[in-house]
Amino acid sequence: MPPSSLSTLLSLQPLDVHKLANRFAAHLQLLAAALPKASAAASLPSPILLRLRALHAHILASGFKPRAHILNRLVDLYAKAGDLPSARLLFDAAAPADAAAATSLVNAYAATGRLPLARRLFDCIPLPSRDTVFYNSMISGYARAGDGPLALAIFRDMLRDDFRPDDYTFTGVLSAAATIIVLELDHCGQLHCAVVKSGTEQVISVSNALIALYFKCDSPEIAVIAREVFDRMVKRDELTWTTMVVGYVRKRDINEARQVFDKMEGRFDVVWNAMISGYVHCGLFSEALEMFRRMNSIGISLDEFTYTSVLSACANAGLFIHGKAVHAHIIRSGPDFNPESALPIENVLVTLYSKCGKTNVAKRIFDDIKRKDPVSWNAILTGYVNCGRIDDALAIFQIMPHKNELAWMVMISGFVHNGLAEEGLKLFSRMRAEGTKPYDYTYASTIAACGELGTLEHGRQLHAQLIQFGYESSNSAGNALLTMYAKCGALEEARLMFLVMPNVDSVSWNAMIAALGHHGHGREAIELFDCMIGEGIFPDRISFLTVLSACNHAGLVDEGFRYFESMKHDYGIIPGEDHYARLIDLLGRAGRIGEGRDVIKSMPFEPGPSIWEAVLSGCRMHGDMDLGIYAAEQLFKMIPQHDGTYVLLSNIYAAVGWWEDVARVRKLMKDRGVKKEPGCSWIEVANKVHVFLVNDARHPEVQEVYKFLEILGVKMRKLGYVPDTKFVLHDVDPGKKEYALSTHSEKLAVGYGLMKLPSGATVRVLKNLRICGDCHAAIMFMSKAADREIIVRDVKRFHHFNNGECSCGNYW
DNA sequence: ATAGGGTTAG
Repeated sequence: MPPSSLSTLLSLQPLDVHKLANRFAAHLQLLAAALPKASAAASLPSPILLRLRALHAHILASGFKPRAHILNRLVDLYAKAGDLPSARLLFDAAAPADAAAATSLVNAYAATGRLPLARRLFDCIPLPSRDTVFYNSMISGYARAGDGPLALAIFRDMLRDDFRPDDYTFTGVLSAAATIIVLELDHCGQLHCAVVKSGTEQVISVSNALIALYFKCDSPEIAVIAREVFDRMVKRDELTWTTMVVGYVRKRDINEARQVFDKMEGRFDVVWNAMISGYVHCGLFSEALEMFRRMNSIGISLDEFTYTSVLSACANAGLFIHGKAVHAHIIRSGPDFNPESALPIENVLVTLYSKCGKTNVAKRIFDDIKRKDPVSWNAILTGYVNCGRIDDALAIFQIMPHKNELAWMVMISGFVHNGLAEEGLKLFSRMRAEGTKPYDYTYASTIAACGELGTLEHGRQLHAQLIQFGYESSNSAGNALLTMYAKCGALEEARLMFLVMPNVDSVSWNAMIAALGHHGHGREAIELFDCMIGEGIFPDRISFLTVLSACNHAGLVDEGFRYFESMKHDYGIIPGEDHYARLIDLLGRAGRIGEGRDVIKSMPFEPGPSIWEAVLSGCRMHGDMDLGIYAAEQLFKMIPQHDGTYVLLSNIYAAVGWWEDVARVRKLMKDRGVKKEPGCSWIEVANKVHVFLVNDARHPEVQEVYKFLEILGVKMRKLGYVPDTKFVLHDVDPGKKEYALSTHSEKLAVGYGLMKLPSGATVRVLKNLRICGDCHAAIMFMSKAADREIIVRDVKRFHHFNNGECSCGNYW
């Protein structure tokens, strides 16, 4: 007897109690059916709640005493309709407590994220009133909230209290277990056993959850086990297939995912979205876009997940025009996303626009996001960091409401990779002080900072910490350590890293080759390069840059030439401007700048700044004035603010004693506002600039240093060190007998301390600096009489030494 | 009365 409408019910006179009870029950049933399936209380249509209240009022007015099942129904409906206070009032009024009503309330609390409230209610219900479903609701509540351990605790309580778990229990328990971060294969196996024993394995939802669980496990053999579960299933639904696709995508096995995808029928939007995001994660952006086109042409509905993945594909593949087209399409077709589901799209748009260099557009989109989440903040932070706008990045970082691990990492690596290594280290300490856990990549950045600063001891401490965190097999951390040790002059430790790293990738090979090159083992470096090729590792453009540098350090000009040719012919890598620049640098250092000229002529493009810089530096070494000045002019045209040009040019002038021209260059710098502190390339003594080069034998002071270096070389070789490069004498003040030398290796510096200059002036190592392997850092040697400020040049900045104090506070 | 899948920041 279906009731026709609420009005007929309300018109009934309260004569027949049974009839009335039936009508009430039927109406409640009708309301329940009208509720949407998902218990998303917030978005429920209020008409249902209004009708419910009207009905309830009528029940009360009729003076009819409803029995327990009607009351429970009401509790359930109020809970589902989002009126939890009413539900709770009714529930509390009824005695004894009813398991079904309690279940409804627990579910409603859990659905609105109020897990503690749900739990308190759960604990209040005495054992005799409980049933399996009651436990199930608490388990699934925790599972949905992502709290695996608490869900499993309830499961254990349930077994202890002698309740039999059913298929719903296991579905909940398995999905709860899947939220546990460090998931052991054993753990999955135990749960699997329990499922088999309970005889619920053939329930589709249980098997689905089991497959998803196995795929979330870190163990390598899981794909096979998940597949076995899948194969044993008698019946599968579309979720089974989807779970398989999603699982393989998780494991980055995109081919297997695709095979499952191709086999399944009735593919709906979720699978397509999973495939697209899978392709994006594997870097196969064109396949991702192809999927997008296909699903579009078949008429699968595009939702916010689709758009998010596709936009991410465009952003990562550099397909900015395509990305903007998709953005335009979203605006045009104007699907009405609620703010919550629009958020990921807006987030990825921030990334898209900052990646294509439109950081200001990205910022505007970011500003327009109403409820920003950590992803939004990190997206704009990363955008600023990547375009080098560190000040803006820092401003964002400081006002961010919730700084998670990633935010710290991005800000730290932003500092380090923009020449602010010390700031990076400081921020790292702050992060640790606040108890935030670093990623392995955070360590990589911080360790790189130590490499830049040459603070070996600090680097070693970080190495120890990193092992405590269990990151010793991380590739990014390992590569960073290798590079850091090499830059700090600890070549043996770098070698050790290379040997013990479980996975050596091309970055590791390149880093090790570079390390050997920097330490003067050019031959060994190119042997290692050949070894890498022998191991079947395909050298990339960075590998060739590295090996060219190694040849450069060791003066292996012909070998360098050979690698350059081999890169083009054997590996089909088109040399970039950077490769040409290294080649020219190599020729220049060997005094073959004329050949460098020919190389420039053979280039398929116009020479850019890096080429002219290499030419200029080659000319400085060997005093080709005309070409050097021409190169400097080109550089001035291209990048007038580039301080290095001025230094190099003035070095050329100084090499031939044209002090007026040196002064002219300095004045030019001042006029053009070039910010460069007068460093060790020149020092004013009695208003006169003196810059000498070791190669320039015309000056008697230089001759003396030459002799010194010769003797030093012999001594060093006896000690087992190999002086690898030409020494550049930065500064000689004949009056005061002060000498500043730049060299490559920390160990060489130790050797220097043992020496006396031929003239009798003593040389003292004020500080055994750990210098950077890029060989730009300088070690200062000076006579005991020296008392004025000394400036040591570092890779990225200058350090001022005065009265034994260094401006950065790190070295002394 | 209770359950299972997909998206974004490096």
